Amino acid sequence: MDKQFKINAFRTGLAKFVTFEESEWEILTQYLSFSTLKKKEHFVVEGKVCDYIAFIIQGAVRHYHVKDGQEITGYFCFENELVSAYKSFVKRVPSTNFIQALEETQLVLIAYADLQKMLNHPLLALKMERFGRLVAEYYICCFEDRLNAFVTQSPEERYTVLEKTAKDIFQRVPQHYIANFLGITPVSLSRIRKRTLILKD
Amino acid sequence: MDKQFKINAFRTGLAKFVTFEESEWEILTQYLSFSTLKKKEHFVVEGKVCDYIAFIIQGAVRHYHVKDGQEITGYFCFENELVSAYKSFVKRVPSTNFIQALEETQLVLIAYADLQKMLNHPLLALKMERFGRLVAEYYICCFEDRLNAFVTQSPEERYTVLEKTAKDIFQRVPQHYIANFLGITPVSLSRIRKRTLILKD
DNA sequence: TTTAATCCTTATCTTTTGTTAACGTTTTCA
DNA sequence: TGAAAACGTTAACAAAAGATAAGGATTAAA
Repeated sequence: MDKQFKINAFRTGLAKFVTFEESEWEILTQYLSFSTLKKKEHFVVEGKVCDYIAFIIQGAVRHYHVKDGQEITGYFCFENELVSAYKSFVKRVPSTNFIQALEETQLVLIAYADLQKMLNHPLLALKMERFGRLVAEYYICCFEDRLNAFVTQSPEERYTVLEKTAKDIFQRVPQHYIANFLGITPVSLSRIRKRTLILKD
Repeated sequence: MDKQFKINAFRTGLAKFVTFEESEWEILTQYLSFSTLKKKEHFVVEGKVCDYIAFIIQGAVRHYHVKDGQEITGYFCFENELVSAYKSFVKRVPSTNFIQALEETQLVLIAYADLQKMLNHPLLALKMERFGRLVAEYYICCFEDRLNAFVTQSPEERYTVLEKTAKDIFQRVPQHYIANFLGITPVSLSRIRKRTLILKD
């Protein structure tokens, strides 16, 4: 997987937010860097300011907290998605969680400092501000849905919805991570699965 | 409370995102409108596209869903905050929830169509894109915290945190709304309060 | 001011979840 | 390849939450 392939995939992935002119793209690509995470390698660690936002070319990561010595997985990201510890990245404060590769993961990176340069670059500023706005709006919509699920649905309902809308996640992510993601314990998810399986007959 | 007072309060409230030059402000203020919601009046109703984003000069609102004929309150907004059904507003899709005034509420409004005009206005575009980005980033951070609370904390812990960080909300909002906000039933919140009260001795 | 509606608490009972531990299977890696 | 770690299920018990209903207090409205 060569660099040009990654750059092209990145450009395609950004198309749902903004499309860059050739001249703009030439500037932007100068600020990109690349990284490969091995399985279990960390992209973000607790206590450190997150300095990058990344686009996932290939692979998957999980966000997790450590509470009472236990890991609690709060979110997943897969290929063609952006990933960062947003609050840490945006506000320049230490991250409260880890982000770790679930598989070998290919990333295109934009450093915070470089993003600021682009936001101040006369030929790029407007497009980059729009890009940032649209990305943030996109995640607001995702988070709004996820928050609504916690407020209005039971764990079992959240599981059922996930099983319908993103079945493939169960083939790709250990079930006890998914349990945390749904706001419950692995044991409880196992019971819910048994319950709902019987109902399917 | 006259219009000029509201405009000034609005400007002050936006200062944490961007500060507008006089020339910019003159243009922007031409796109503002104003509204007063009586208690229980709706700012957004389910099924309709939300056409406004609003700044709360005075008052309070709640977001709620209707599920099985029951209202479930998911979020509150108070003075000096922005309020909208973001997903509906941004994506131009029907809102899945209601937003209703908890008290008489004074709003400064920006219509979606006018916001687009400003985003395309040569003298305003850059500043407005930035404004939009920073607002969206701000809410991402809020939502991230709230999501983490649902994943990593028990209902009792969420209550305890709220009681420590926003005690005043209990003086202002009916407790059964707060219960929903915490992801539990009013009966359960009442029990948690009793439990934690005893522990305080 | 009287009536109705809203709200919080409490009690009872049911259901669900959390906790801990055991077991067998699969995966990892030394 | 062989030992260790990771994973999912199940069981048993405790703790918490949901559902329903009743009672009393406060608030709103006719």
